[in-house]
Amino acid sequence: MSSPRFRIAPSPTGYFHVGGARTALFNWALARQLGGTFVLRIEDTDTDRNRPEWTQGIIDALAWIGISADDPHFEGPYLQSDYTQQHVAAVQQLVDAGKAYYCDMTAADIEARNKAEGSTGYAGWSRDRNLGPGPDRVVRFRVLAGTTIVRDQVRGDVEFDNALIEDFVLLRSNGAPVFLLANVVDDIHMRISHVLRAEEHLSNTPKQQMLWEALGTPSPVWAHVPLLVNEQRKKISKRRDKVALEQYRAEGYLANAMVNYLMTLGWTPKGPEVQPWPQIEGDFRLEDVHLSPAFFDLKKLAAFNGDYIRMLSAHEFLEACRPWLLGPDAGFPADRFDETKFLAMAPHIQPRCVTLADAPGVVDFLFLAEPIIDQDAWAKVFAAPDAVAVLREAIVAYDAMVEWNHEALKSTLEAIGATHDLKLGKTQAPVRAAVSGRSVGPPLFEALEVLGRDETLRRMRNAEAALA
RNA sequence: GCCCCCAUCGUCUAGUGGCCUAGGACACCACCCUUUCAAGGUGGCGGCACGGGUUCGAAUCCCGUUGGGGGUGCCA
Repeated sequence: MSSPRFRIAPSPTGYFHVGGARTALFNWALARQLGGTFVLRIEDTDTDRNRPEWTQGIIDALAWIGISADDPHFEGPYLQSDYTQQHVAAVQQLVDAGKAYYCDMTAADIEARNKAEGSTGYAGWSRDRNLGPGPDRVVRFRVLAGTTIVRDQVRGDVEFDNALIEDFVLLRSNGAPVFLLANVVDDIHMRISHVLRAEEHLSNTPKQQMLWEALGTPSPVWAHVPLLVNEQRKKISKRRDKVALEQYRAEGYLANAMVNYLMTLGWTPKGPEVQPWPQIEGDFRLEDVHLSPAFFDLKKLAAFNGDYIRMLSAHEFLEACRPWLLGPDAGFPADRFDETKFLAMAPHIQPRCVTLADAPGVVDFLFLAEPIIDQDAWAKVFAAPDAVAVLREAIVAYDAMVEWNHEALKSTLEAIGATHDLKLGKTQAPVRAAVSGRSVGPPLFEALEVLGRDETLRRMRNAEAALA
């Protein structure tokens, strides 16, 4: 038996959808695990909506989540529009075999006839009229009586009564094949063995299965995975929801976190849900895929992201954050950024970030020429009875310190606090406000060590002067 | 309307007839730790939609109801 061939068939009509990413990941895991192939086919036949530039966007998005076009399991991308001849030929084959026929009824004709007969839908009215090709004529598939059983690897056998499926259009009156047909013909030509896609396609699967059979090929293994839904329990869509993978990337989500989270939607890893991809790839089984829709929960995604950020080494964290650190929204000039200082602070920054975009804001005061004063925090801190006195004494003591390191900075301030009967929590507040302009931030003494004696004292003296 | 799918804490889920007084994770709350804020630790809150069966025994099997979703195009 030849190796399995999977595929995803996105249309280039916008940014790559997280739901599409999840489906791609499921296919990818199986293709790699089983030594099979993952085919990317761009379904670009809707000329009104598709835009060529989105194709590269899809490839980039896939690469981001680890589905690399350089991997030997990857094949494509193919463009559906390159195969129009084959689609048309397949339709002709069906017409020649009497499995499809021409019909000249327009939507208005159909509506009128239904109105007259009190019926709905299209009841195969042109089946036996033996119409040939001609302007404004479509080709419809002749749906045979009986039942069609879709053997789905996730849902089991699903039975459809053919009588309820009307003779659907294969070729539009303008000569263009419809999605259903093109999709099947391409799958056949690309020797796809497993069609794993979202559940929204389940209802149309009997039509596709009939097409596979009519075209003389046994249908593939079907597998319909549950939909991703929003808080309203409707499938997430571009219109209503934040679905662009690229957007999450731009907001500072880690690819590994996104991948891991996506894999928990519709499937459960063995053991802890935070799992490295190789483990997931090895454990993933179609039989274990769930049946009910999953809510795409931003809060849970954020939790995964925080976990993955904390797992990064300092250097990895720096590299991951670089675009935000040196970008226009960093909050400080790029030329004032100092890698060494950032690296030293990294272990203290990581647990304070949900996304990579949070990083600059945690340490911006280290790279700013002057701290930005949060007036409310400042007022509150220096309203405390001994705050100003502590600041003054700290300036003197810090100026006299021999070794400038966080242990010494801490014990020195602790000693000052003791003379005022203050705990360290209270004692550090004025120093933090003076140096960072805020009342919250990363551990103070570590930050002061990194900031350096001169700059620390300069800021403390400035604050003292401002308070005078 | 018709067809199809689905149904365990707010959410993601474990659970495949007795191990379930239903387990975990996120969120939330409390406490601990503590140098602020986080992170971390401990604990708490909270669920088998409903009604019938089947069975010695049902979250687990069957039927129905209800609820939710998807499909039903000369969109993909």
